[in-house]
Amino acid sequence: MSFKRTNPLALAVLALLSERPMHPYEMAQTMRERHQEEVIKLNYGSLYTVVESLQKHELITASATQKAGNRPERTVYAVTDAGTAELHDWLRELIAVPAKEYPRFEAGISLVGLLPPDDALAVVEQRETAVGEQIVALATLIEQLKTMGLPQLAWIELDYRMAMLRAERSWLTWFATATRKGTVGGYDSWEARHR
Amino acid sequence: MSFKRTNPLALAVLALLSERPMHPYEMAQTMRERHQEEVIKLNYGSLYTVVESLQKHELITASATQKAGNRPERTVYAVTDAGTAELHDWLRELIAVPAKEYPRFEAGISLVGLLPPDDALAVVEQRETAVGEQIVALATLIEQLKTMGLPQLAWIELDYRMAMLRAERSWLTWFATATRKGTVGGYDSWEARHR
DNA sequence: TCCGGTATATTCGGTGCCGAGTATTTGGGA
DNA sequence: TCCCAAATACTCGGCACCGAATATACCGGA
Repeated sequence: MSFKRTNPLALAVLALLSERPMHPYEMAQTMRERHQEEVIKLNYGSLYTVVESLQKHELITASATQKAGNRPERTVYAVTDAGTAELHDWLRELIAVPAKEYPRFEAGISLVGLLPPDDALAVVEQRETAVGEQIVALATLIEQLKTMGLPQLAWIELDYRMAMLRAERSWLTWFATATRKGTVGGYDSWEARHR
Repeated sequence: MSFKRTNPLALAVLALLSERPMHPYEMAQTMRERHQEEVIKLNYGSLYTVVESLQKHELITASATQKAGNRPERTVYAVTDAGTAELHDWLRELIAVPAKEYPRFEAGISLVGLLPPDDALAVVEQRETAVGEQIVALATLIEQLKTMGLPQLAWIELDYRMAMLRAERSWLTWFATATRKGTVGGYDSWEARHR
């Protein structure tokens, strides 16, 4: 069976190994240093599972088992040609084709009518605040990276996320206002249902 | 151990049962009719797992095992008081607290520098088109629901998604333009790396 | 030199999720 | 009335994912 592009952690592994050979723990370290785990979920269990799977499909190979100092043996992996091809092709697919995703918030907001309007307004305002804080934090981080001399291309995903956060906040502001004024379509029966 | 709010499908089950008792298969049907599966991932295996889990935590109860006609026995469930409380509380949490999520596109775009600029531009343009089509499709659906007399509150999640899609398209347009012109920060070394 | 906290590196059992598979019933066309 | 496709209703084995637990090595202070 051919390799399944499920866990993006596998993509990160391929990308890291295309720089230089590494052992799994080092991959994790590197991902942490570069704030990559902000974008791609990392945890040890999955990391080792994913590495084994990549190896089985010959996208990476165990290039050596070092034993530096008296440390426990560790397996160093390197990317194969097939692995590089897979990396590029997967990357193209991820960017070109919007994936069907299920953001938790959509699930929540779709059922907001089940809450009394007062409660709904309160929680939407809470989210508005929280998203505002995320925007500030992200702006700070970007400023910091910029100061460190990193080019925009190195934090392009943060730029994208910023755009999305701003859009979400605008929408929340609109919805909160419409709820407060009672101008959201269907408000009357909503309000009536909850007395 | 207390109930874990992992699978939003459990939320949908609680919401459906708060209308009237149902058996699992009927829940699935209803979700389909209402386009709820657009927002909450539905599949049979998970549905039955989730129902069993809700029952174990006494958030729903098997209220009857009908045997209408000669159909196979089916178990009808009803929500308990604890279940209603859980529904409302979970809902409040989902809306108020932004969840940490990992959109596939962020993973992809964060590594876009690994592709040659030409390829990158091509795939970004492909996505731009695809997102544009999603926007048109969604606008059509909304118009249709509006014509059917459904109030805005009944399709509020589509309104939200529309805002997000538009924001994404704007960002893609900006990035494509900046790449074409070579004005994205770090373009020169990007271009140089790939010759 | 002894002790303990931190860093290194991986394993492993449990769990939730998935979707293809099974079994029965209904409806409708020939 | 016979047959088959579609609808109804649920089951089950497999597998990816998770994160806590394990085991060893290093380093600094008392």
